Amino acid sequence: MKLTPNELLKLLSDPTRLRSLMLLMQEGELCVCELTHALGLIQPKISRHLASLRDMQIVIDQRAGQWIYYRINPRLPDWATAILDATLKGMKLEKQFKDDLKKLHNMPNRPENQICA
Amino acid sequence: MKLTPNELLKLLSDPTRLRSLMLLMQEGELCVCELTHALGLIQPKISRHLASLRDMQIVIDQRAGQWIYYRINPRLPDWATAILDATLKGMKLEKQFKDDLKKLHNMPNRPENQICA
DNA sequence: ATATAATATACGTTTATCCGTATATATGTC
DNA sequence: GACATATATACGGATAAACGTATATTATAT
Repeated sequence: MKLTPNELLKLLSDPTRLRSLMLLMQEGELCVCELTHALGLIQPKISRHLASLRDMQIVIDQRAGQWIYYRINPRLPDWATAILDATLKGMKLEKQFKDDLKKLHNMPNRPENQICA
Repeated sequence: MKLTPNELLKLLSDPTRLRSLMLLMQEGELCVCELTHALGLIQPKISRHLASLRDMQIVIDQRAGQWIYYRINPRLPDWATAILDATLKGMKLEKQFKDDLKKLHNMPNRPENQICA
């Protein structure tokens, strides 16, 4: 199962997937409800896009109780990581990305994510 | 007119645009008939996709007689150049990209492109 | 002026993608 | 077991992207 640049770029071309991935890049690990809150979108939409990212092994998931945490697959090919890094650099200039981050950090009742402890 | 990561990634998500851009990255400057030959696609398809890249200022064009040469816009933001560089690294591993390059170099009656001389 | 070659665009159709709603599954709580 | 919460998936409809064909435009050659 080999990832091609075209496949990765196609996944990055949708704004919901892009914003989700960039938050994961920035924050390391997030559950569906955190992404739903940060992006201000409905849950099935987030889940559907995360599923397509998971199917292509761009992200991996891990259950913790009732929550499912997603993060960037740490075993991506170098060129793919380089694309994601460069994309994050560009996204950091965007108002929407800054707003997404703010909304995430201001989220009430945020499930404390101590998985990696 | 500010380019966003989402806009660039959307343009990169189509295989025809991606292959064309990667050949331009590799070769510097190519006319429509060279791209048409290298990719093995019909001319209106190539022209249409180049037009969308030109509209977003990812590429710039320059007429030379009956030919119109395209190249990557040298004034792209740093993050965009970094995305393109990383993508090229990934594409160099793909058989199709190697084949595209071969077909380009084996093209008969290739218009000699001495614009930059 | 006509003919040929390179490129661009317009038009209608097909195809792919995305969406919201409804529902299913899994976990945790009482 | 009954209920609440988090997440996933199925389905049909809407939207957007890409397509092939036909045609227009621009340059070159005779």
